[in-house]
Amino acid sequence: MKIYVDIIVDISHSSLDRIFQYRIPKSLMDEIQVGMVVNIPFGKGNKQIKGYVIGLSDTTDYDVTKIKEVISIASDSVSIESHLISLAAWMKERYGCTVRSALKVLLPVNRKVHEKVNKEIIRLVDEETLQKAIDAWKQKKYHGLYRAGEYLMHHKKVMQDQMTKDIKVTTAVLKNLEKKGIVQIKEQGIYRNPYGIGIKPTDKIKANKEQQRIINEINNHLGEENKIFLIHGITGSGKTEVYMQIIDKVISEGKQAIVLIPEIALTPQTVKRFIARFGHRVGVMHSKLSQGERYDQWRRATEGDIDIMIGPRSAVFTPFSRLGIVIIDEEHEMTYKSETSPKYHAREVAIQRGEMTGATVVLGSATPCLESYHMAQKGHYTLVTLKEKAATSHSLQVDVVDMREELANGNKSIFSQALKIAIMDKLERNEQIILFLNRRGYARFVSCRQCGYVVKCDHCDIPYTYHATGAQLICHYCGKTINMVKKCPACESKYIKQFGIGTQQVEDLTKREFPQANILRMDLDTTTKKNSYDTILGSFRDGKADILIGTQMIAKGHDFPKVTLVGVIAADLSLYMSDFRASERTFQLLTQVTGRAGRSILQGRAIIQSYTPDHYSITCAKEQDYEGFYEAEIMYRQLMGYPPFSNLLVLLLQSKHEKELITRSFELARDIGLVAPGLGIEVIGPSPANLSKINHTYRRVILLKTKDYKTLTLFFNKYMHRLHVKYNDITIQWDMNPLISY
DNA sequence: AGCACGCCGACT
DNA sequence: GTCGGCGTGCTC
Repeated sequence: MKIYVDIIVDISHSSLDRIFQYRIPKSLMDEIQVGMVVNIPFGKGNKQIKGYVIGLSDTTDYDVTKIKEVISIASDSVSIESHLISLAAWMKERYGCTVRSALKVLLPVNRKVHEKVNKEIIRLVDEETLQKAIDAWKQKKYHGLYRAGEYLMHHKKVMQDQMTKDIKVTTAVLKNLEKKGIVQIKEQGIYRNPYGIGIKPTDKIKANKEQQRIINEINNHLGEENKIFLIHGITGSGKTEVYMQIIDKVISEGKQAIVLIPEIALTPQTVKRFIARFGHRVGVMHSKLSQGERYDQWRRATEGDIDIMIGPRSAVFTPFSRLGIVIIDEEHEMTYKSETSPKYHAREVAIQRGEMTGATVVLGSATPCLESYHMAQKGHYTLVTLKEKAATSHSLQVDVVDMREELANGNKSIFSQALKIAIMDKLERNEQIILFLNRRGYARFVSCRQCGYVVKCDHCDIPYTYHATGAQLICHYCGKTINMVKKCPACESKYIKQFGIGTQQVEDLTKREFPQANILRMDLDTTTKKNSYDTILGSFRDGKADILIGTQMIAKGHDFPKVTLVGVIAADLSLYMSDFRASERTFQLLTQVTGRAGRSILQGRAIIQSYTPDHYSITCAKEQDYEGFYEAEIMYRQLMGYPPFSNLLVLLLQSKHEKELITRSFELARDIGLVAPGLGIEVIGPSPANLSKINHTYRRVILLKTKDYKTLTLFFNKYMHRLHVKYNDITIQWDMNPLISY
């Protein structure tokens, strides 16, 4: 029986930013719900204030005699805050986080701290009058008033927090001054708006037929319940224009729009285009904004000063009270899933907000995430397709080079003959080249250079991961371990080894092979410094280098009009990471990176080097055939029971003590195994994590797999919660449907 | 934040 | 004694 409510009080102060519990009166027992706003007595004077219900419980740790009762439900105020708090409650259920951590993301700005900052002290009296008062206070030894008076002699106007900090007076003193009529305490509301300056406004572009068809279709269904669209539009088909014209309609109906983009730094053009079109009605969220700037954006949104918010995943929480649409551009991007707790996915949150508010959700991508496309195939989302290129960009010729043949022909270099010749050719013509190597992830796979065979676990169809310690091959899905093979199990060649080439090595080899070329490298190692990202991109675009070598960082966003050749050094690198999404990632990456060569008025060319040129990720990328890729991949997923045909919950166990961790993780897996199968949950593992040891901390994972997501959350909320109490020197983290492998 | 409590010095 | 100022601690 839930007889207590967990409440966050509506008082703006950080020291009150925690849970208070109240008793539920019998009369409200059936009515009270999470997300509601209630009236409660608070403090010594039992002052009646508002509180947000964030949870219900049957027990309390607090002194029962001191718990007060809820007065009533403040039903009239269905505020945006109450909506966001129900959203936080939903996140708790869905991701197994605490409501408090969800609220922290929802209200990222400590609104409490900032409201205090916004109070301004203004002196009302002249210096002569003040001096007289000061003399009197000095005589009476009123230290606080005296200090404040002296301070105000040379400060006509000052922010409250500044003043209290400077002379160590409490607000009681300031209030006293206000009562005496010496100062006025004024709420301040200055917005720091760092955007929209110096950008020329642009008009609507006339949409082409195909764009217009989609705009009409979506506009006709705006406001319908649970309406989710998936726009599958190839690169350059003008998705942004479609978004903007839909937003036009949304705004004309008095509603508001959220536009999510993977990362501001990668898509500055998109942001600029929105500002140019919608001007000061656009707010921009940005990870590099200061706390204050972030707060201003947040407040502009609550107060209805803006109609559109554009930003990364956290912008999905924009507190619009008349939300009409959420658009997620490049919806397949991994950045939409938070890597820290709460590990929410912005797409899922957007859909949930849509359900709660009736807002339409529009997903857009050239290479939709498999789960999304599957939802569209099943009719849960409405699929619309953009196949025409809007701009005047030329076609792209993609070739695949079989690196096994290169080896057979005696070429042991990382460059195939075809790529070498193409690079030489472009260098002579003074055109630019991008060389791409996806070096992401730490694990390496083991492959035969003669026949292309990749050593995989026979239980999971996942490539083994090479562990240097002890030269072992370990499957990160089930934990099976074998010794490193000495020769290829398929063709008995001794040219079998772990692959682990990085961009740095590519840079060295390129310099050696093409000494005349100017080379830039862009990856995590070269972009740690502030602005180095823009510097590298800028100088490459200005033609200060011939070749840009990089990781997936260079695959997205930017246009390089002079690039006519893209070389993919080893397409297989991302194909055989220990992750069932490897094929999808590879296809997406190849599509994106080869697309960089298709933005020029000159004929573009891409060369993909691969040891497995017949893999559908590579052949479909060559043909630029998403549907073909989808058909092949979805069959594989179904066969193996991977998402979208199942849901996964990863339990990550970490400890400094390896032995303890191993015994405990087996124990835990066994315990779960006693209950889970009865609910249709499969338990896999424990096995060493992909990163099995970081900073002296050992990591193991247990995987729970089930068809129905609800079973997973139900099980989780009932059973898993008690976990951290159980083992004290082991921390347990979990991730619902992770996008990364642990 | 905002309230009560209690200590401190000044003043009737 | 009493009164105002003001630092401190607490709020289910």
